[in-house]
Amino acid sequence: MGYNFNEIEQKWQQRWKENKTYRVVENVDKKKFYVLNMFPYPSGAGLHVGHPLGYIASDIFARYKRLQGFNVLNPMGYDAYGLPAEQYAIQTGQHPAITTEQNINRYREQLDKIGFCFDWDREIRTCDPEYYHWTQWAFIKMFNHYYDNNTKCCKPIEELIEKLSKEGSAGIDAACTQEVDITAEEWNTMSENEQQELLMNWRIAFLNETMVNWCPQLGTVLANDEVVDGVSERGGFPVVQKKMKQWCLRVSAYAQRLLDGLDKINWTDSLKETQRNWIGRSEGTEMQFHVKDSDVTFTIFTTRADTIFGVTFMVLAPESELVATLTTEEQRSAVEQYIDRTKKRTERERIIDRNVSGVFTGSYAINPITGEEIPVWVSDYVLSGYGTGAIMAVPAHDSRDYAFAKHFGIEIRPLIEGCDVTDESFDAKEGIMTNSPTTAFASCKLNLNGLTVKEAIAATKKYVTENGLGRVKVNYRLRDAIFSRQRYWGEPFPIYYKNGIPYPIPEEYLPLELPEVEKFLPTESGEPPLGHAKKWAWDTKNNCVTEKRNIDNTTIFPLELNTMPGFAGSSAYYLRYMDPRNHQSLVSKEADEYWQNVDLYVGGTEHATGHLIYSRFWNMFLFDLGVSVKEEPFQKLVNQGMIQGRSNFVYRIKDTNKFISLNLKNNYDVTPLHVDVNIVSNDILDIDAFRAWRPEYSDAEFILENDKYICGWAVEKMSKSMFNVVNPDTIIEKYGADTLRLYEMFLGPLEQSKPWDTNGIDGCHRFLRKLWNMFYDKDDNFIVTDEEPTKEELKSIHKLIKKTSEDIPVFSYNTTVSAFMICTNELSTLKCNKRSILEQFVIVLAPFAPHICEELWEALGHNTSVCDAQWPAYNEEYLKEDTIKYTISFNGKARFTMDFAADADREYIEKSVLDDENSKKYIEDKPIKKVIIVPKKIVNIVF
RNA sequence: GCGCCUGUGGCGAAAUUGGUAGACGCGCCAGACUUAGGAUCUGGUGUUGAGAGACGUGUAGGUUCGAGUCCUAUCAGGCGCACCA
Repeated sequence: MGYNFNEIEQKWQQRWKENKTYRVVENVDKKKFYVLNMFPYPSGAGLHVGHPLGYIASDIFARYKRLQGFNVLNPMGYDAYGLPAEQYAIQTGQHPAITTEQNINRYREQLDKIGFCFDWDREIRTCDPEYYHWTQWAFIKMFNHYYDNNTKCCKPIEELIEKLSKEGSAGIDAACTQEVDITAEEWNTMSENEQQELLMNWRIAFLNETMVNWCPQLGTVLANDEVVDGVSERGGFPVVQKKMKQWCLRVSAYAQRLLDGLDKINWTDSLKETQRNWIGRSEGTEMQFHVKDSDVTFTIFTTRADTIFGVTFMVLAPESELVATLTTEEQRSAVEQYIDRTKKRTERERIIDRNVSGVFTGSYAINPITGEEIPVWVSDYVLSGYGTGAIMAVPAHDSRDYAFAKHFGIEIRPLIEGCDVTDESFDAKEGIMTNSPTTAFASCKLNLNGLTVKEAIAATKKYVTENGLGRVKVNYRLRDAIFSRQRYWGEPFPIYYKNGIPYPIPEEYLPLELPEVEKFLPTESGEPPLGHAKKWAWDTKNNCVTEKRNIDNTTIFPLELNTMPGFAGSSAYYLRYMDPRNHQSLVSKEADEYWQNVDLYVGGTEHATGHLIYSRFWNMFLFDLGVSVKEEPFQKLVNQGMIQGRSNFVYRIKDTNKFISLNLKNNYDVTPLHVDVNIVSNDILDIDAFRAWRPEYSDAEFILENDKYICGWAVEKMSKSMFNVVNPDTIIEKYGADTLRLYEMFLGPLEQSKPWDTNGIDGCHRFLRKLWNMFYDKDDNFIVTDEEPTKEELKSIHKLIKKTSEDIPVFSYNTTVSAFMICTNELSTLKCNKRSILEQFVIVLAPFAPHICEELWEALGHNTSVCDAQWPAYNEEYLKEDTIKYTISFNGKARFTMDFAADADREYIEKSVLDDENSKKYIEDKPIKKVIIVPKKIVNIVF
């Protein structure tokens, strides 16, 4: 009979479920530990072998922490809103809720088979009204707050209203869409509508007319991180720029805090770097330029204020509002033509076509320092969304400006000693400044000659600030998140419109549930799918949803038709897990104070600039409100690598139905064909299964080598079309979940991407069988005895305890698995069947292979779960060696070894080595310079 | 272009503050046991050489008694950002 993994695993999964072994409750007497996985989007394809990698890793950690006496929260749920379910609904009419439910059930079934210690009582789904209640609630809070730059904290919008009514915009330093300058009087005389529109300028969740990434095929806008290379991340459809009124979240207000927070958390440097890149802080100077013969001024942003004397033209972004004001009559048609052309191009075309283009506006700006007249151009190499949408161009020291100047024949004026700008610009921020126009312009009192670039920047900044020409400014690349999606399957906005002005529905009437619709497509008039909903109006009198035909715009108003994007539901889910069934609040104060934040977060790098920015922002906002006690939600983050597919090939001889084995194929003209990896084992094809795989292969013939058909292989993405998708269920059936868990960890370092390759799985399975055989003999007799363990046995087990205790905390799981194998080999060589040894082995193995450990734990006579055991401590005494092998080296070259007693002192060792016959051979009569003794390792004699 | 990471046997990979490579597993070779099997067990396995030995961590230098590990340059692969002023 032996190790019957199927029976054992079913038995224990059943018991865990019945006994709620993994239920966790807050307990202030116990230290907490919060482990979290990025929750999955339940796709129709089910799990493949790559998905559980991170779950297994975190499961091991959670179990380890539990054995150490921590109260471990390890929840799981589903990111259930998303495009695939909706696309499927559009095609088939099947309600996304139904397909989502089916997919979730399938996921759950697969997850259960792997034996995770999730507390399923805390399961959440983002599409559950109980859950999105709090997504909507947070949105309303964002709508009702603004970000105060002075206190670096969000404040209720009422405080802003009060300031505006008392002192106007003068006393306000707040994150905003546009700088506004109004007096209290002006504010107070504004109509309600005007005031509401103006407040959008500061709200953290606000409505704004912006250029968005519009994807016509998906019929929705997308966030910047959902667009890759100018096409949609999902589906790969083209994306165009379009101006639309959209809900946005003022993420940019938190840019500096998002940047600073990175220093406080334990993430990999590369991930932090990616986020720093995405936030894109850049320190520079804003300068005002007057337009010649006009009272118009405009502002530019530069990081190279020192190059002010090298400005030979200005450039405006085509989308800039200044273009219209600065364009002269003569240039109007040319400019309009140019802008028209730019508008028509998609983001992708703009990326691909980097030819220099632009047009002169006809206007001149005045250099604020020299008084020089500078032509103002329009070009699409300047972006409207960054800085002020206008630049001062310094062709000598910026490659883009250089290309533009060369193309249009504009002067290039070098400012750094010895730089050569005949073929390219000198972009480096180094060198000594020269060519400051000390005499040419009478008004100029700034002289940068002789300064380094760094000094020159500082000097110019100082000059500009002191003379009121501009100010020092920090810019961020991070843009506000566009928060509207023209889709059905997402959280509805708790917003209704009165006179075209949005108002939140009162918090106590949340959640605003997603209505039923007939069709999931946009309406004929181009409204989002919610336009089809009959019952989609807000009754302000009775505070309830009512039919659209009742809209009277006095007490009953239309509701928002857009829904929230995917990241809405995933931005605060970790808080909800702390207290998932709370009807009064997102999370109770007690639960939040107990669990604090996530101690270990495991997930893929693909969320580096999306989810991980948004949820940090979201959490900081909730922190400001006092809802979350920690500013950073995820203390430690581990990125598991991707598991790639390992495809197998068969080689068909052209125009035949004959297949030739890998190493014989060179003499034939063959076509490699993907073959389902599930009918290949160790690259050997199961010929019968192949014949049965597809009808056209039923009479296939084979040319074998050594009576086997050997397949070729390649590492590719795991996908259905390459027939390399491996379902964990298949592996579990054949080897058991414990083997799968061990093998996934044994595959290599957790963070590294690696191909799935079952060639080594037998080794892991064999290890478990060897372990089993230490407990049971061939006839299934339990052979464990109560004898006292020997010194060697103790040493072996304590070595293992030490290794696991040190390696698990640093996620060095692959070496931990090796340590298990080594220890098993040692113990079985020693024929060890001592209870006290095996008991400790079972405990330290339990996080990796929980099922077999439960079974063996029970066999050892325990009637509690191995989860409630105590992680053993190792004793250094047992690890001590009696004798220690020293390597004897001469001038660094190792020659031979000598054994010494463990407590031998340096003097004795040195003397013994020098007196040794072998040593004398190498030393001969050479004078010895010194003898280096590395404790327990090396004696090196230098001469 | 900028930033980050990685290069070690036939393969996946180990290797404390620099301490004298290749743990563990796969594969391969040999042997044992077998009512032949893709089972189990034992031993071997970096390259080269009969051998002592020599050579070996992408390449070339450097620091050191000693370098996979540190420094400089360079090549290759991967990831992120990318007209960000």
